[in-house]
Amino acid sequence: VPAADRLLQIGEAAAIAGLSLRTVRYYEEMGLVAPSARSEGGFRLYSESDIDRLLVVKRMKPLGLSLEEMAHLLDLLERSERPELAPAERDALGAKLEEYSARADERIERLERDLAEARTLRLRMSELLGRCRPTPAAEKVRA
Amino acid sequence: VPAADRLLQIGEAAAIAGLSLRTVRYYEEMGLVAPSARSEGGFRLYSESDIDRLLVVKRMKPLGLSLEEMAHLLDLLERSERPELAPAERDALGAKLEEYSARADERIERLERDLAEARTLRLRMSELLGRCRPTPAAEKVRA
DNA sequence: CTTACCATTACGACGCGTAAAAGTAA
DNA sequence: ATTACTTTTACGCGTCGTAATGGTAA
Repeated sequence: VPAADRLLQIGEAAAIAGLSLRTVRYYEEMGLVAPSARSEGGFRLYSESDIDRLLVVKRMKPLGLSLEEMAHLLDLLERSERPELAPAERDALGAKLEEYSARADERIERLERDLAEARTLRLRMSELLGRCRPTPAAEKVRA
Repeated sequence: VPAADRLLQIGEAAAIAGLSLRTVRYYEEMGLVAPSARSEGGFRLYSESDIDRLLVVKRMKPLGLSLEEMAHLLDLLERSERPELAPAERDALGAKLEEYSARADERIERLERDLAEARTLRLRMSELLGRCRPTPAAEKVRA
């Protein structure tokens, strides 16, 4: 149905990426993702690969990086996916990538701890709820 | 060694709770945890139970609530732990607790998704690293 | 007196939400 | 002409970090 090079304006692009308009514009301002074209009247026009980039950014968010760092990492990922790399550049890329990998590891441990803590608290709340409502069945009926 | 009612000033209290001084003061400003005493010269003095409260707040953080909501929930938890409750108040407490439990559930799901996403990305980074550094052993030696 | 600790006040950063006023697309 | 979409600009918010300036504890 749609030509592969169809250009979308910000509303559709944001909806596809699951981001708000404000967020998409802010990412552009911060140098993360820029639309590859503008209409005559100044409307942002996003290509498919622009939208891919938006999606990648969204999936990166759980890493807990700043937008500046995400821009940097995005650049690293793109460059390290190109097959032919000069050995010098390859080493430099590798070094940076190791840094971000270490950051990612820390983040993952943090998320694991937070998850465990949240589950523990959730259990405590269930216990207290049990004391407050010995007959939770009545709730279900009302609902 | 220490009397049970020993009062600590903010530095030690914050260190024990694993929070910054700024954060402890801000929590007080927001009505979360206030020191139960002040020295003659105006230094904040924290009792053991004050510090317990700081610790509870810190453990609550993974729930992703606002400080205002945490203050509210803290109040709920304290009140619902007291054994004797009038039935009317018990119902009210239960209702609020259910709200926060639902919030906690959403948060837990969010954390699970974020964790999965972070792990996926971490794997991609490992793959790229493999391409950049076919001999990662050399790194270990240097370290 | 000195040194380590603490007080308050205030400005800044980050990642957006949200509104205002106006232009563009179809 | 209307309606839905978009533009830029700008202020606000929550949770602190980070001075700056000065008082307190021992």
